[in-house]
Amino acid sequence: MISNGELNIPDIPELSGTTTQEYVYERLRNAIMLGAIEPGTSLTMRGLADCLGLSPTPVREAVRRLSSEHAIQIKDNRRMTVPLMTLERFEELVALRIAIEVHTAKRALPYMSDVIIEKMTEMDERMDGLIFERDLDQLTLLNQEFHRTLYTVNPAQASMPIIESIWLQLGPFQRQVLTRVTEYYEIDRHKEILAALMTRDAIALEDAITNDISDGVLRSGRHLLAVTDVA
Amino acid sequence: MISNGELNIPDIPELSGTTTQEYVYERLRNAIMLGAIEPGTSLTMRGLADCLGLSPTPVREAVRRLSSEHAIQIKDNRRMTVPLMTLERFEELVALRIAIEVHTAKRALPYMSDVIIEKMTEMDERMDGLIFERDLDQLTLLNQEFHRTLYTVNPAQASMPIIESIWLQLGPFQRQVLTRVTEYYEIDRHKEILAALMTRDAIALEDAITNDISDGVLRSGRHLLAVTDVA
DNA sequence: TTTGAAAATTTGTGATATCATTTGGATATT
DNA sequence: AATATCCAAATGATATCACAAATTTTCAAA
Repeated sequence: MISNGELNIPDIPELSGTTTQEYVYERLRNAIMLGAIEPGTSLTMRGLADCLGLSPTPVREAVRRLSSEHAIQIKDNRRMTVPLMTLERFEELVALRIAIEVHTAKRALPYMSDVIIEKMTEMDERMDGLIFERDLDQLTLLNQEFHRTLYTVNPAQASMPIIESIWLQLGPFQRQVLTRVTEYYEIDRHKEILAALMTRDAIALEDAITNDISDGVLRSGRHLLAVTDVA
Repeated sequence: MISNGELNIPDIPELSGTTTQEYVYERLRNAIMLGAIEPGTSLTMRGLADCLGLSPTPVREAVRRLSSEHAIQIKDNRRMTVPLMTLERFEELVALRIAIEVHTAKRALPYMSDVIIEKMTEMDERMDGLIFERDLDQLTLLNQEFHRTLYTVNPAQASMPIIESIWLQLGPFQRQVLTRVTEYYEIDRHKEILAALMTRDAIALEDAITNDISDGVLRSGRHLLAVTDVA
């Protein structure tokens, strides 16, 4: 009798010491980010609850949080979906990503240390390996980790949650791009970012971040959206 | 037996056709934004539910959403509060506000029309009246309406929810500033914003927005935080 | 008066029950 | 065959219930 029979939500390690609601939130968030829930699919509270083997209560709270972050769209009445991407929304989100991430990177620069640069360099090398193996899930997560490490060296920073929220909105679509476009990670802008960090060069950092985001998603995303109307 | 006996949450018109959860969300949000809930006060789910005459369920969902937006802080165990402001967090939030609002204003500029400018001019005049009457609540709301009108002329814009979230985080503290600082709205930067819009001058708009936010909160906020440690 | 431990109360969380609304399909009508 | 209508099943929303964890209160000992 379960309606969402074909729904496949990847399991994640159950974080001990937290609530069920938190676990559902993380798991759904992960599923959306990695594109495991096809945008446009109808979701129901009870369907999700059945699918996860839980009561509707914690599911409802998690879904509400995700809809607050625009990761799930609650239609006029009843039904919910992961929102489809449009060309206009895509352009806005990417431009916003650039604006906020450049701003945050610049504010992080004074707190940058050689230890952190070393850590980020290691991540970049690990990513080269993942590109070779074409492990898209791990690549996405490590790419985020790379950026997150940079932005959070500023201990008072307040923009990380906002950046995460934009990543989440771009996530499902970006995943569709990744699976369709092969030459995606050809140009490695992370090396440019690292170089700018080493020389503590704010202007170069701004360019590197902008290029990283533009080359990474923007071009391929535009192309995909130009061909298929919505994706 | 009600614990939060002294809690005073201003009523708002009950939006018909929506859920109880949505009503609680809007009402708590409004209370936080207008500083009706003193930052640092302990809140409980059941206390709020009793206070509003509702069951804990819809209150829980509303509070969860607000905590997702960092308007309510859920402590390690049990208790919740509206977070206190620190100088560092304040500087970060204001800088972020400037970055995002300047970005959004620039993206709105191509969609600007004389009709909208006329509407914003009217708002500005109404604000002059409110300054004279010292009606801080209405002034805050109308000031937000003024900015919101500007940013949302871009129909595809994706940053408004983020801006609202930052306003919400600054709201309780800004209210404390307003009640302590008298000469607050002395310099009217809105006229500058309107002038920049009329001439479609992106550079002037950037300056005007930056000055509006800086003069508005930044200076007074810094002063208050420099005197009292936390507020 | 201060301190500390145990009991009593309060609280957060999640499951269940209930009710109005909506959906989806079966049947009837054109 | 296409369309309209009605009814059963499913769904969302909220209140209530149950339980464990944590807090507060009580009260005796120092």
